[in-house]
Amino acid sequence: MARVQKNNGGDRLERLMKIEEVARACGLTKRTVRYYEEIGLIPPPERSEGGIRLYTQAHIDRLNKMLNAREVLGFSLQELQQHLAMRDELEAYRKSPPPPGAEAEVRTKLTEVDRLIAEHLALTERKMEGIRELQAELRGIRERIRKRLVQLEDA
Amino acid sequence: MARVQKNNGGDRLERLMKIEEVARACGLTKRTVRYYEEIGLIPPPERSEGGIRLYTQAHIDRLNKMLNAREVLGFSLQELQQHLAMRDELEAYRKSPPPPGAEAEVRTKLTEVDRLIAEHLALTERKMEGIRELQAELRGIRERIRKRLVQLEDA
DNA sequence: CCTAACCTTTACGTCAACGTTAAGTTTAGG
DNA sequence: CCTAAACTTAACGTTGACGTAAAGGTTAGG
Repeated sequence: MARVQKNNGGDRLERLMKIEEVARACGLTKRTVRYYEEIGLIPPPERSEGGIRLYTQAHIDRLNKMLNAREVLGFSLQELQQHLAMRDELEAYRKSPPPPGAEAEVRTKLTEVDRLIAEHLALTERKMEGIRELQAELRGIRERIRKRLVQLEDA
Repeated sequence: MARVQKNNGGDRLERLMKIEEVARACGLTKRTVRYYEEIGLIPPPERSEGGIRLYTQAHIDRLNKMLNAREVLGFSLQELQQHLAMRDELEAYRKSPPPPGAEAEVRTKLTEVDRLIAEHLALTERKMEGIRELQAELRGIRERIRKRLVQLEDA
């Protein structure tokens, strides 16, 4: 009873993976991957007839991008959700033709998203600055240590 | 009964601040500042005779540096504690003369700390890389939005 | 067809990092 | 001296982000 489209020669090489592989590829646990789906952070993937989650490489790529954004910006999963929702809505605009008549609305939306992007970019700049500060301090400490080591060596 | 050294002309301008001012200066709540002390993240400050915490600017500076390191490296408070303990132990070596005879031990310690610093620096580099990736993606999205806006403008 | 290895849902558990009363003490200003 | 505003400790509550265990279904290989 399980004729998952294991390899329908038509579709391009769309390898289907079960959850464990995805988890490994993203450095997460299976529980965490399911949890992310549960809270709507990632879209529910296809299922086998038996109900087993089947992912593609696209899912992995997306997840990894998310995780990077999360780590970099220090976003909570909720904030990340916002970020993604926005990104997806945008993608939707690209796919489906903008319903004629609602152009003004679309423009408003786009402008709004543009502002958000700018905000996030600003955030990355601040992060950069923070990193540089920390680096400066770390290098300072390292210098002092090295001097100290040399002193010990001489004595 | 409260003659805190409110302003003993001898000490240089060591303004003493109560917890609220510190909290504001660091963007924390009073509870959080006490909590950080509770878990040993910051050293217990002086107290007034009535038991009120009295901080100096040095406390604020230290706290802010910590918070930056935390944000940048994504450290937990525990990890941050390690980082600080190390930094302080190092400072102690600078103050007190190295007990003669224990030079080998000191050298080992210094080398170890040096390695840790290098590790942290490496971490900052990876963070930088992550940020650049995210920036690239954000800029990509922005570009697409702008093109889209221009299209709408033309129509 | 069998079975071990993997998958599923459900639900309770946990841990860090604080938030939030509560009940009492100190302190600065009038 | 008195009082409101800010401080104190103590203790329980909350939230996010999963961990873990139970009980059972699916799947691939022999």
